[in-house]
Amino acid sequence: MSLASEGIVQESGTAAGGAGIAVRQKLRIATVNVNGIRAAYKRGMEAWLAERDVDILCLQEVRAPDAIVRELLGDGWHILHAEAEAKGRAGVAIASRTAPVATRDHIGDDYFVTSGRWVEADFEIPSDGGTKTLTVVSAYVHSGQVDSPKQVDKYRFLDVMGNRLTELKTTKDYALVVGDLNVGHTTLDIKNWKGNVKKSGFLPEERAYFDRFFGDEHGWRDVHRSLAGEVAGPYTWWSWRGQAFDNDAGWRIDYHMATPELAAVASDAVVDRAETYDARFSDHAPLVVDYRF
Amino acid sequence: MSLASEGIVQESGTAAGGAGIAVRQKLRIATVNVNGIRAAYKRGMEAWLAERDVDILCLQEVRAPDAIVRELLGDGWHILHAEAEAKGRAGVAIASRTAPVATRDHIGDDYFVTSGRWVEADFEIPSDGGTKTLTVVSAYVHSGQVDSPKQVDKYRFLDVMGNRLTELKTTKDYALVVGDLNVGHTTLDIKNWKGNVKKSGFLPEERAYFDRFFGDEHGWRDVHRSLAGEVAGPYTWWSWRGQAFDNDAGWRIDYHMATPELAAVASDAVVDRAETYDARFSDHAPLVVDYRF
DNA sequence: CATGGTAAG
DNA sequence: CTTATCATG
Repeated sequence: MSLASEGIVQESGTAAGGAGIAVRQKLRIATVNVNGIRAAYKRGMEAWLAERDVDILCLQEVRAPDAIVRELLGDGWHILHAEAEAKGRAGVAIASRTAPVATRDHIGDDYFVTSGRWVEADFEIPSDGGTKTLTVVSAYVHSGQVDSPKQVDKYRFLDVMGNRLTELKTTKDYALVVGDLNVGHTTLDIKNWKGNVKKSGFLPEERAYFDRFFGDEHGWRDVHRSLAGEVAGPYTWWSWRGQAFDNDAGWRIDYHMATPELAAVASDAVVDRAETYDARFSDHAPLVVDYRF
Repeated sequence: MSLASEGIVQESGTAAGGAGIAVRQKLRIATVNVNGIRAAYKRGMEAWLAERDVDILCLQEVRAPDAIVRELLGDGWHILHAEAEAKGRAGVAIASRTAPVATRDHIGDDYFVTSGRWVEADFEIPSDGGTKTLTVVSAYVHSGQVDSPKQVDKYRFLDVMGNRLTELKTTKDYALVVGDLNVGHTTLDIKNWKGNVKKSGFLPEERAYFDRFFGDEHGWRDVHRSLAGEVAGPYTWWSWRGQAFDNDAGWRIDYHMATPELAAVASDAVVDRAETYDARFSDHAPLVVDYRF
């Protein structure tokens, strides 16, 4: 079934909102690195989700078998879950209130097939009487470590991701890549950026990928930055260590990357920093954006 | 320094207790498998120890590096600690208020040298103007599993232990072997013994070792059983699973094994089943006995 | 400083 | 069902 047929919220263009005069429909898309969905549920993720009325939920670091993910999320979701081959590691998912019309569970030809770091789901969006395709990706880039094989894998993944970004942008009506990309793009994205210029996550070579992704070469849009403006933060990840969270000594490494046509209909980007919710259920905060078609 | 010179509790034989007329001294010896001393301290072991006024504390399954054991127990103890070679595994210790005059950290020639399952400490006991030697052993027998190499190791350990029991009994004035011996001797020692006759811990072949240890062949005494009488229990271990503790579905696998001369001065054997204390800090309960010289 | 898997109990 | 360690984040 398509989004159009399964009850996407219809908003009216006027106050009265007469029946059938639907003008725009809102699609709320959230991404969050849950750092183990079992731990996240123990810490109150369910309450957050119940309150937030999300249409498409993108998860990273699920770190649980598929059966457990389905049991925890409960009924009412179409769940696409790419587990990592290594048990308890990585794992990305897209849970949607309506069924995707197509799905893909990896990028690249071979190396990243079982890494649990990339899933794609295509949704049908009603448009002027017809439909358009929205591709949503839940991505989890390697965390990296300077002078280690992890860093080599990270660059290799970013290379393959760049290729896929080009394909998505040229073949899909709307495309959105969300997730934990494990790189801060600019000095606005890390509270203590000066102390991290030689650390994986803020290396010049890593940041250059994002210059290309968000620059003329690829032409994607950084939705959260566009809506938040050129200010420091808001961050999406804080170390568990010390008082990083209380001091807001964070990193913005979770993104909504949208093609321009999609970015144009984005609004209300919010980092759910768990002050309005009961608990901090992960070291990452959810990043929630509404798209109106 | 010997016990005699470091302030063992002197008890008087009469109500008045005139100075210098010390008749008997009490030595309180406790054994407990702590199942990780760090976890035990988090669960309230310190409160138990503070309340119990123990002179010699024998520990099994310490499962922590020596520095941590010393930090947790704090000042005022002489600590003898045999770590296992494998980190976080086994480990036995004897903590005493007075210093031992000699110590040994294993049994056998080679195989069990780094297993962290046997420590011996010799203490001097004043006796008729002179001194006698009390050897205290903290022992941790393998837990075993039928048809596995663990069971082979368990029998091998019990064999070597039997040899050492003979040596101790013939060479020491008083000898006491305490600890988690991981075998229930008789049907009184396991609540559900019928369901466990084929399980490691209550195998006929294992029980036969204890028939010999406590029979004419070795001639040791089961202090706790002697004082408790021929009744079911009291048990010293309960599985964490289910309601085993609440239902008192336990095993008596922790012992005070004493040479006859020592057993003759034993009194007040108590299993600290954690109803009188704040918390159950281990799956084993401490077994505390007073010896009066 | 947290996650889950693991071996061991 | 709990322990500590491990690799990973």
